[in-house]
Amino acid sequence: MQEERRLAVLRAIVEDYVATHEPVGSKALVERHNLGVSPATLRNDMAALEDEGYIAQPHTSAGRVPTDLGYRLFVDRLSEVKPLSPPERRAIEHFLDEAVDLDDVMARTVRILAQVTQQVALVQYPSLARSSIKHVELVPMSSTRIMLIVITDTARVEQRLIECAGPVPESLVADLRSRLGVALVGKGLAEAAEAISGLEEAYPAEDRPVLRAVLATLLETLAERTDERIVLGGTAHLARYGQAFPLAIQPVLEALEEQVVLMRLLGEATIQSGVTVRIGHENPIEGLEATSVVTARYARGEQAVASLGVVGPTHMDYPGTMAAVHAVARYVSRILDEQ
Amino acid sequence: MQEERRLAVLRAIVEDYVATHEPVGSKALVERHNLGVSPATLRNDMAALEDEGYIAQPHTSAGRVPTDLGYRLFVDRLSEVKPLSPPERRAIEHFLDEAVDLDDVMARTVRILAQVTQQVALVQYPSLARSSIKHVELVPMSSTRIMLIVITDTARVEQRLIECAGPVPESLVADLRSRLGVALVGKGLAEAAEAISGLEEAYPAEDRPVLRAVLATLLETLAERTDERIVLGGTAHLARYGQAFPLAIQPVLEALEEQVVLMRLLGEATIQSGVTVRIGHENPIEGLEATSVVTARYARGEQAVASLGVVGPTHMDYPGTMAAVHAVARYVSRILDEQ
DNA sequence: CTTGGCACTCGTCAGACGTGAGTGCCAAGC
DNA sequence: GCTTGGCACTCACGTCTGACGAGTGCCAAG
Repeated sequence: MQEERRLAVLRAIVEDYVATHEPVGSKALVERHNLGVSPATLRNDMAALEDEGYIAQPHTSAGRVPTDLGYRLFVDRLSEVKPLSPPERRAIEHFLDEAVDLDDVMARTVRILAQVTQQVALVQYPSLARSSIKHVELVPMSSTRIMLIVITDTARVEQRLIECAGPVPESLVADLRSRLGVALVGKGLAEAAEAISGLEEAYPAEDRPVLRAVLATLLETLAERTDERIVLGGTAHLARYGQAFPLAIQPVLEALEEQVVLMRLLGEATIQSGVTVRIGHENPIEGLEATSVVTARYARGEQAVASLGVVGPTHMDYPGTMAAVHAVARYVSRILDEQ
Repeated sequence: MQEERRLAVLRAIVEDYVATHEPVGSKALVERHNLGVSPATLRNDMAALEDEGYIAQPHTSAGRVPTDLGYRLFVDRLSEVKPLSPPERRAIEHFLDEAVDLDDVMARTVRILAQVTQQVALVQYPSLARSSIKHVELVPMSSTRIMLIVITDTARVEQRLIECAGPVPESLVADLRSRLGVALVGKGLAEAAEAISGLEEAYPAEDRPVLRAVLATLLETLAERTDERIVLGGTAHLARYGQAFPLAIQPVLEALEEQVVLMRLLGEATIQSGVTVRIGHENPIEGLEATSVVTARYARGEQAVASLGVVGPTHMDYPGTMAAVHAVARYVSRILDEQ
């Protein structure tokens, strides 16, 4: 009975704080929500919630503010799904439908996600790991340089410049191109290493160095650079909080410039299904203690491909943000499926 | 005589203000620089400089602050070239030398530029306009989709997905690929339009729609998307000024997210040689009234290729920044020349 | 043209003070 | 046993004050 009301109180506190960004007191609470009890009763409940660690007061004689733990409980048990408004849905759908290629899909996704959530948006390029090879191309750039291009069925193009010790005859490049095509096209990226393992024997000893350089670069491209690229947008939204809040934006901007950090932020979501929320200190990354990260993976068909999400202050509108991230992930999946 | 000293005073004011970020008064000025005159004399000079519009006071009884006009005079006539320190040169050189491909060169350039100048750095991808076509590739992705890939001698790869109304026979794609190769390889981008103009007649009427779609996309790729891509880094440096200065960072961050704005920022530099500086309101872009932009073009051989630069507060260290931008532009040119 | 002197302006800082929001605790009531 | 009104207490915040000092402009003398 009281337990139930306490949770209602926590929910009310989170909602009010997210709306006003000011510590919320017992009186304001009873005015804005009809909880059917007096401020004094709420004070008892709030004292209990504070003991349990769900809320805190910035200083004596101030209202309460949710803690990370409070937000966690709110997200897990108290928040209702807040569906996007039809205009929002339409805007997303329409905007993404106009994309002309993969780069454009990514750019538009990050843009619409930042705009709808009013926060910093991250979108990871589709992972190469599960996709298969559509085409392999070798182009001589100069006598000692060859460009390697790999195209996957996710419409992704990987390029790499190969430096050879000595001049490479045009005929060798042509031969290698056709052999690689036969060996690799249609294969999944994981199978690629196996597929080209026997290739070396087919060539005379003098061609081996070139061959090795090409094959090494190819494997590197497929393995190491897998889903390395992430696009970022909406950083200007960070400045809105700026001075008003303990959210120092410099460390956040710094962290967001590190590719490695972005990978870690989006990495976990690729494993779990549904929308993932990491709140404040739950996030192990330095500089992001005062931010929450909401992510979801997007898929092409049945396979997990990559993830996208937003970064914002812990006092964000979780239901709305989660709905937006979820919706955008779904639309992107659909767009990719069509291709 | 006095004219000369007045300029020295302006130079001293700019230097002090850049160093301390505080309005500088006559007394402090006479202490930090040995100008050989008394504060009273300086006051007269400062009054004159203020009349001419080079300096201003934020309020009565405060020191003077340089105006945009003052910075302009400083940059044009008063600043001496401040060479980079040898360690800095080495750091730049070494960092750029390790780049493995064009993407990596761009990423490393923006990073080192931001680090050396401690400001926001912009780097434009090499322009396609003056480069020539190395290879054209068509790859069928599905029965109605074809991927078009253009590779230039600047090691740049452009990709585009083409949507066709109906199924496209594999043989048509192969035929078109070889014809395009013959027509385009070795041509400059400007000549490309001409080179493919007669191609349509070679095909029967039923293939015309596909042909038109491919050619239209090709021309679009070569023309419209020319040097569209710009990489950005070091935005975290903006936050350092943050609350301390009238430089509101939100409009700046917003402006920097607009591709169009970035193009305009870097555009002019591609025309002029040497280092270009635009100060405060000289910059016509909304939101950047309190920032200065220092740019330089980098080249591949004799041709202008693209430009790079930094964006920072008007009270930046101009000599140092200009030296850094100049040096980085030169090293990038050298790296591209080697390829 | 330079310089010292002098009166004046005005932003900044520190301290005092009232105000009000909000709390915790307690005793009475349902 | 939970709820409620009352009450004393705390403490951040805004306002006001006055002292301080940096910096200026002007003027008359060198």
